[in-house]
Amino acid sequence: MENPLLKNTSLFSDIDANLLKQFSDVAIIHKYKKGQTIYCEGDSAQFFFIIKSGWVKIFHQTLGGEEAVTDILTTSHIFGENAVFENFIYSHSAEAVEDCEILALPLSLLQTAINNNHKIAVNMLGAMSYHRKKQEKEIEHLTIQTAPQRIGCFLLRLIPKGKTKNIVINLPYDKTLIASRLGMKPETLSRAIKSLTEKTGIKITGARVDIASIESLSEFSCSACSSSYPCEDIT
Amino acid sequence: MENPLLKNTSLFSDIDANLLKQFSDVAIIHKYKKGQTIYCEGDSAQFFFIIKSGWVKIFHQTLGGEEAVTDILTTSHIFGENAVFENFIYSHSAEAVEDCEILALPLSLLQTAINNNHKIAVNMLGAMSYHRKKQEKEIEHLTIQTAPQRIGCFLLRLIPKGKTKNIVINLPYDKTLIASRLGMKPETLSRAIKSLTEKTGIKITGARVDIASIESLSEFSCSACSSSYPCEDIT
DNA sequence: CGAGGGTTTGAAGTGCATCAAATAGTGTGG
DNA sequence: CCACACTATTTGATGCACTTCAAACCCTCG
Repeated sequence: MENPLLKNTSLFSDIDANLLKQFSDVAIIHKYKKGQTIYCEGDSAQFFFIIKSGWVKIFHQTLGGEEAVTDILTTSHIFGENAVFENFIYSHSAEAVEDCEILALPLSLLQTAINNNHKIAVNMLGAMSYHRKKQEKEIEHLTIQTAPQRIGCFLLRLIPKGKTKNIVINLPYDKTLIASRLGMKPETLSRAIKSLTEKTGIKITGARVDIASIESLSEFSCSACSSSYPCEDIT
Repeated sequence: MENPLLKNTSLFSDIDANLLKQFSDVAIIHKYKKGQTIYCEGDSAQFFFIIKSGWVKIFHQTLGGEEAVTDILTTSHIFGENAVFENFIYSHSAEAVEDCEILALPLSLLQTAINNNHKIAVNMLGAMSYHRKKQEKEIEHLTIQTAPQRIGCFLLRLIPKGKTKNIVINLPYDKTLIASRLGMKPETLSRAIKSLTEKTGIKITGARVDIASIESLSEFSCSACSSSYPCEDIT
């Protein structure tokens, strides 16, 4: 029954049916309410997760209560799997930012699979490499983009592939969360959006974003980046 | 002849001698002068590298000439290997920041090894995971640490394990480079060092750093971080 | 000694954060 | 369907951190 979700996860693509069954047999669907913690950094780890629906925030937290959001994930994304390499201790915290359905799978099974099944190991490598590239972009953005540029870049990555004119997109989650995702305060986000609309001709009303033409937006946002639009498949 | 260097690289640990020989047979030592480019982001990639001596800067560059340094590596570190998963195109630039001896190994051989040798794939996974954790810390630091805290954190990670009192360390490369490594300008580094010395009682004269006691330094630096000293094995 | 890069210092500007308050939006119970 | 409570978002005023530009200083090395 869970097969479709598993199958569509890159980690399990082209895996022999037998092994796939092992996973789906023990998979448990967890439901999380908005704001609920899935696990905390430092917790002993027994499961890794695949998101069926909803959004999940990955972050670090300081003693002072400050948060550094490193990623926000949705359907078919995997998280927590890294604990396999970290002595079964989660190296970050995860929280549902809206009601979620999440598949929990035992890490021990993943560990065995990685050690014994070459295809899984190779798939995992692909996933890790993807993640690494994404993180590297993240660091680049934090280092050299201004707040309005980071927003522009974020919007560009929400545009469906191929579209170039009269684009309408909906912000995927609330602005407070977008702000922390982009490493800024909500107030700064609000002001930076204003500045962005003035400089690039886009319109943002509530959660709706209108981009008449990508050009001026990408010119403004990507000038401070090592790659230009389209910024590859990094979401 | 190159065996010692290869053997000590985690990627090749516990690899069967035959495969190891395949690598060492085709390894070429390259020498780079200070400031010399090793490869550029976007270049077609034929080799990955292991550093024998010297320091290498990994970075992204914008059209405007701005640089985002994502890592600085030295002896026995690997770089460029990621291109195996990126269609054999380097996803960042690399430059020698001082005279270097670097082992170049063909990516094609690595690709074959990963696809056919399970142990290599698993080792690679370990390396990627380590890297991922390191990057995650990086993002956290950029997001929530102040400049003086980032310097303090950087210094703490230079302290040899186990040492706690009367520590003397030498800065590994020049301050301009440290600054870009920490995502700030040289002037800011200079001023932030001053503020750090005042607040934590450490002394920095030229490249020499004196830390009488780790305590006040780690208290000051790690208070804005999700983990406290010792910040694990992240270098 | 003198040239040139690395480093520090000073003065002024910019961007983002903070604190406080107003406004818009959303969901609830009546 | 409205009034209320609560949260999200915006706006304004002010402060701090880091940058920028410019100049001085320092160190090394020919």
